[in-house]
Amino acid sequence: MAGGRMYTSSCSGGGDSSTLSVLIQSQKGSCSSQPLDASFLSGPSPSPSPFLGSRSMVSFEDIHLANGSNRPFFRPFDHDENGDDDFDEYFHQPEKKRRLTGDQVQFLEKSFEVENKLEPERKIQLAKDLGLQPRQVAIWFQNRRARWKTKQLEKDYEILQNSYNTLKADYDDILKDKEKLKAEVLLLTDKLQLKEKEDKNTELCAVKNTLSQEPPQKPIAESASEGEVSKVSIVACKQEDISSAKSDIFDSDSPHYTDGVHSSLLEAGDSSYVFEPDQSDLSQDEDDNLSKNVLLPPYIFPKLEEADYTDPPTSSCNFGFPIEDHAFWSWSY
DNA sequence: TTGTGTTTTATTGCCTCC
DNA sequence: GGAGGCAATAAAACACAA
Repeated sequence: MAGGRMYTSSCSGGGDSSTLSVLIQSQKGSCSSQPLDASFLSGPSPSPSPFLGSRSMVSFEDIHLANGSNRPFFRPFDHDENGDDDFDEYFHQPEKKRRLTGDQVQFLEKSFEVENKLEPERKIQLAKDLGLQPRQVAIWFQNRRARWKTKQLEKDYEILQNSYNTLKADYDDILKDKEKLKAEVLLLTDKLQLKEKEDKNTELCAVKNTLSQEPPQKPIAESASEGEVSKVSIVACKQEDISSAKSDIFDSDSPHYTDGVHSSLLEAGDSSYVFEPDQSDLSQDEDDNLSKNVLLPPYIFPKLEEADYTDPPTSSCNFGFPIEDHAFWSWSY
């Protein structure tokens, strides 16, 4: 026996002298261990012969008090019709597990609700009240606690699952919102980009018209030939475009535009600005629009040559968000 | 009636506490 | 070292469909 534990389930002895306990099994039972519970050892046993534990002691007084019936605590008798024959046969059987009656279980359940742990005094009292062995009461509480724990785990699991489902739904909603907002920002970015290009074109045309009406006061490059002047103008326009586009790239931080400008630069044969190639989902239409806007006619623009292309990106295309808000693009759970 | 799955009662071994 | 709790498990009792 582990830990020096002594089990009382198969045999018990003695009786509660305060009641008219009848030691039924003492008449014919046999057992292999000694009675152990002190409360049941206190009284002199009416018979030296041992008896079966689980059905060893039945207080008929208790039974009568509880139900007014002869054998209310023994389920096998609940649906017996043969009376004494079965009763006799029942106690002639080799030891079998027997379920507690409904009344006993109900009593124990009520007791369990009050307190799910069992102090020795309470155990003995319950055993007396129910006509059971204290050990049986202890086992019942033990098993009841195990069942309660299992149920509790199931409840906790259910609560956790509901919580998870709620969170998942929220997450999905937020993800949808995020995608929606992202698409909206891209759309607005496109519009803003187009508007800026259009404005720039208008401005350039106006300046060109002004210049073409006035006689050239000074050549752009005094030593430059006509072909060189043309070349310089191309570079000027290109650089202006690059500057503008570059600014847009930094401002929007969008792969969309990075790709568009990059391809434009490559078309222009200018490799001075090398941007990381990106996987853009830019549509063909958008790409065309961008190309049209970026590739401007080679107007001569002396002032544009002086432009500082290393300027940090302007914040003109931040869409009202601070720069750090661009973390939006990489925002995720 | 029987096979099968579930529930209940009881045992065993291990662990902690006093 | 004994008492008692717990997890794992055995086994009887029970429920129920085929």
